[in-house]
Amino acid sequence: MNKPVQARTLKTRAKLIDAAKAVVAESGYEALRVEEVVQRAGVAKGTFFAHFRDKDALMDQLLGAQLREILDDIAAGPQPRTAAEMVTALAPLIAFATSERYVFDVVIRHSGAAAITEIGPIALAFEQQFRLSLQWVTHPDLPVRDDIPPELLAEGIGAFLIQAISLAFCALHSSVSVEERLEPYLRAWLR
Amino acid sequence: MNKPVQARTLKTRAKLIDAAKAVVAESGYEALRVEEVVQRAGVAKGTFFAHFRDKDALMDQLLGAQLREILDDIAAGPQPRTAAEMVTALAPLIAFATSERYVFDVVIRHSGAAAITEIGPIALAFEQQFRLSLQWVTHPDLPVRDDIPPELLAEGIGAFLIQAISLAFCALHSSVSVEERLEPYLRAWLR
DNA sequence: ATCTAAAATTGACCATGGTCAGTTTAATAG
DNA sequence: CTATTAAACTGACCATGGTCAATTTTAGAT
Repeated sequence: MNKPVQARTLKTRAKLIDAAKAVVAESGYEALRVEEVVQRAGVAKGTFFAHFRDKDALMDQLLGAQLREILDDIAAGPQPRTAAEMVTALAPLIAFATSERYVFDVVIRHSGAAAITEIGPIALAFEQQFRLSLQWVTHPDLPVRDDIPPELLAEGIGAFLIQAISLAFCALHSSVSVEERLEPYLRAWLR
Repeated sequence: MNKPVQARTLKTRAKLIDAAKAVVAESGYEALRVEEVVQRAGVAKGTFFAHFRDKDALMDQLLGAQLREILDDIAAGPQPRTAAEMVTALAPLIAFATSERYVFDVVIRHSGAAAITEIGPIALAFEQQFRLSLQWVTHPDLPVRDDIPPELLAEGIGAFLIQAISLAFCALHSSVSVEERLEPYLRAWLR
């Protein structure tokens, strides 16, 4: 039933991930080149693609892990009691998602799982974000409208978050910060 | 002040666009190859990139034109009087945006203008969609909440539209159609 | 220890988007 | 008509993601 995975495999995979993280730390996500990663990891190019379906799959791992960390931090923080506090709590997530245009593109591309059997880290992070929003919205300290199911409310928060972030990359709407844009959305949505 | 654009230029550009449209008609957007386009247009590869910054810029033109047509059609239709009617009116837009995963990706990537001086067709289509929503929302036949500015209401419609479409590509949420998902969002948002 | 099959790895090779120095064509001046 | 200059065009070349038949390594059986 289980696949017999060799220790060698895990080691190679770790070398690739470590090399990739080093490249990202030095030059950012967009500048990452597969060739650079495999050279640092000391493996052949083909090995990379034996471990990751494509370059995007590596990005899924890297970005998903980062998102997970950020969300864990947010979840460990206090329960927001207003829309404004919710925006403040989400600030680290917004900062990361807007740090590079490329990051946002990749995140969007992986936000939905392509298939049930292969839910990637980024898709999981979106689920985590949804659950966190759901938790916030059902907490008594945050007064919200009660005429719609909390699940819908939580999904809406996600929709406005994406909207606010994507407008950050738009020259037409760059006069206000993402946070300033998100807050009125959430206030109106949560009523 | 004006740039002296030669008739030859327009002709070459038209040949490229026509060739691209033919390829898309035959095989879809994702299958489009620059090499194929230039061969059909009878020009060299370099010429393509003298006319379009990159392949994405061509896609911006093609998809933007298509979106504009669809939005013009929708605008020519009747004023929706309920959230359900609004979803019905938006159906052609949804159908196009979900026709290919690649289409959605490109549209998202161009949804915001990268710079004030170069607002592409897709960004314009988003503006058009916003204005149409604004028109709908300020029409007396559609009863909506009046505690928030109509501009915010219109932007929210856009946010939920994107959310519903992006969930269409998500295996985790594929049990319901985009329209079925969008309607409760809009009902709740418009109150 | 040796054999064997499966897993892991390799690197030459391919596909495709994108670049640019050099060439051709068109517009304008004299 | 010819010279001059700027615009348009060309295609060889590059950059980079991705493939795959061949090779090496590992785990397990005898």
